[in-house]
Amino acid sequence: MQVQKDDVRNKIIAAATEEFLNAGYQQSSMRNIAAQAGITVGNVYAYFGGKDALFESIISPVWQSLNRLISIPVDTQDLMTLPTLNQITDLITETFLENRPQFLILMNKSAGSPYKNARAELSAMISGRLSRDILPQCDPLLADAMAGAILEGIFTVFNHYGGDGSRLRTLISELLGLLLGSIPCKYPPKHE
Amino acid sequence: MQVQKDDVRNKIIAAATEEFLNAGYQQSSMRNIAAQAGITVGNVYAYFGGKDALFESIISPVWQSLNRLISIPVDTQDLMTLPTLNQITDLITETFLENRPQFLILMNKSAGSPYKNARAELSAMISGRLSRDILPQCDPLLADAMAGAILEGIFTVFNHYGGDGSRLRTLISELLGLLLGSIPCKYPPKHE
Amino acid sequence: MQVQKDDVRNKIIAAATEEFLNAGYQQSSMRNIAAQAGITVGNVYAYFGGKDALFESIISPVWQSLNRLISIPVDTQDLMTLPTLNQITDLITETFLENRPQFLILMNKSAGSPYKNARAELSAMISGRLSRDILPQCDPLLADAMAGAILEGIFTVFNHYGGDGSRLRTLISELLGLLLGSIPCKYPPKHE
Amino acid sequence: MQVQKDDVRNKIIAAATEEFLNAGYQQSSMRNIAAQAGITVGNVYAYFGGKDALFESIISPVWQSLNRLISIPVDTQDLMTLPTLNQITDLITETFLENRPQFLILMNKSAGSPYKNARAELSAMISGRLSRDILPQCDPLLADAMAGAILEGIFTVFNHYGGDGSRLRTLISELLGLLLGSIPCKYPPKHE
DNA sequence: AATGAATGAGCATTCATTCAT
DNA sequence: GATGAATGAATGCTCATTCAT
Repeated sequence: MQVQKDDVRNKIIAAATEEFLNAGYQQSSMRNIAAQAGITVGNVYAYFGGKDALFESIISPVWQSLNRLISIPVDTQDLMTLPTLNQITDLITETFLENRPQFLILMNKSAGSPYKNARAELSAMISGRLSRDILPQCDPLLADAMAGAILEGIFTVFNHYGGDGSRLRTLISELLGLLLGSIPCKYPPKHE
Repeated sequence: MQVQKDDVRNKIIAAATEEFLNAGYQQSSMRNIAAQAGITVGNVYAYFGGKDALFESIISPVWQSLNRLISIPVDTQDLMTLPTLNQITDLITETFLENRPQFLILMNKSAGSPYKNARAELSAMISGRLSRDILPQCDPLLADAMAGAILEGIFTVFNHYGGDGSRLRTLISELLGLLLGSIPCKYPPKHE
Repeated sequence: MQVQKDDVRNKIIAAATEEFLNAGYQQSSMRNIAAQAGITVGNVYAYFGGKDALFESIISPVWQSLNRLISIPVDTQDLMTLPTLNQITDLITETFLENRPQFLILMNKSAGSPYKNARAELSAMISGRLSRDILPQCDPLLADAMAGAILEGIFTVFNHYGGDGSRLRTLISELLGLLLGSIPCKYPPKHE
Repeated sequence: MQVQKDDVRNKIIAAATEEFLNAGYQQSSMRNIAAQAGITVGNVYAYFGGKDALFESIISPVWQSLNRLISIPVDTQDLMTLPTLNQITDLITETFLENRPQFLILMNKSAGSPYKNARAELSAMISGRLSRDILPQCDPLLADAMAGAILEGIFTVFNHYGGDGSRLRTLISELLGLLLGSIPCKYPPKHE
């Protein structure tokens, strides 16, 4: 019974993940998901409670991972110097590699969902780091813009990249080198 | 009569612009727009013909401006060296300054609309420029990522910036300096 | 002023006649009619009062003509023997020749209009004649069917025939010969 | 459950058949049908998918039967002499007897529907037969008119006749005798 | 646990008609 | 007399959600 239940759960999760990834949260239909999973609508509700909760079930693990990043207070006193941005993007990349579709849904297809602000929060966290450690005198708006740019760059690579992890990590690293290499001292370009 | 007609037109445009900006094209409702404009649904249709056409009325001017950029063939032979990217972002900034909400709708809220690909087209154009003039040996995916990053950075500033044009231009210029300053020779950082 | 008024009237009549003939009463739109006439919707209402009344204005003359036929009581005592059916169809043909589009509208495109029963009434009248004079012992239902058949036959010719009156009269006459030639004595086939 | 489901299906079919028969395809409203069936609009869509499909569900069986007639090529070489017209009308009568309201809807109330040309196609087929076998030298227009007349006559009987099949067959036979009895040799009047 | 029928509010759109100007 | 903006109810259709079985 338990086996069967997990089987159904997994089918729903798989179908919903595909639907959310293809159509986005708002344009996804519970009917489609149920049909794709080969079960009935009512049963999707029995398992997950609703569209929001189903989305949450899928996205929550990725969100937990990212939240560990996001929830680190930026004004902490421990020395958080330059390498951290690399660590952050590494962590993001790891999270992506572990849950590609979920990650892409969360970052690009969550409009209208309970997680609609996820990307903004991640961006805000990165912006905080930039302000504190890399661009200290910088206009906060510029830090936000840099954070958004970095994320968008990374996600563009994520979106179009289908290969394995190591090449991906190189790409992301190169990208960061390009995006941040000009910042004096603190982020020396890797390839010079 | 004419005055009143323009008044209603403007009310509809204002209401629709706000609705599109808040909710995005797909989630905007003609009923809401009509109610917000203080008129009946049928009258919105009398003025604009439909949701698509209403959206088009609002977005078309901005799109015309941007299209001039997008439609420049990237593989042209005339010398198109580095300064061009600055020119591009200047033009984008001017377009934004002339029609702020419309610009933001077109770039961030047009999912599902006839203009849904606008941002991607603009990004592709910038990516083409980068590949050709700034990052010639670069992986095309990296050029796409850089283009996306630059656009996202600029749009983030646009989104949060409420002041006048001159300060904005400075911000965008600083942003580009940060994003591209590391690229050897061709894009010397402005602030050193 | 009077001249102008008639001019407008005529334009509306012409536009409406075409619209009714093409689209039928129900599917015709006051907007289309006004646009086709080159005037405004409100003015159509000023001249004719509404869709029903406009239809009535166009159809009424034809209807008057036909009504003279229809309103002759079938149970009158004067001898109304066989030739009468020919007279009836002659009159119908004359009415058609004088007002082709109006006639076709009334007979084929008046569904949903105040004249929706016109054809049925005409048919009932012919049926009455048939019962009384041509098919006296016949089942009333059969008389109805014959009346309907005769009318449909005639209208089919009307619908597809674009030429002049004399050829049309010949066609109708031949048609009646075919349809009624078998009825003994009273309707001798013309061509034998 | 299954019983109930069929029950609802039948209620919808019954309500829709009545609505289509009374108001015609175009003027029928899904809301009316749902209300008449005692269920909600959405449920009608759940069962039948849409107005067209609902109409199709009702009309399709009758259309299949008639289509067997219509699709017989007229220019075939096998001997197709006079009795065939009788066979055709017999088949039409059988089809009507099996599905009375559906037949009447298809022939008289299908304007605007996917089956709007059904009657014209049937008429054209009969016209072809008449031209080929019964009225060989005849003006094609006259053959069309005769075909239309025959159909209209038959349908008039169908419309007003509520009794059983045998009486109906007699009526149709008599009607054809009247309509075609004059045609020399080939269609000898039955009643002489 | 599973079904899937049923709900009802929502959507974009159309159109005959009215009426202030 | 003429305008055309405005109305508002109607239409076909969708979909997240509920609930009796």
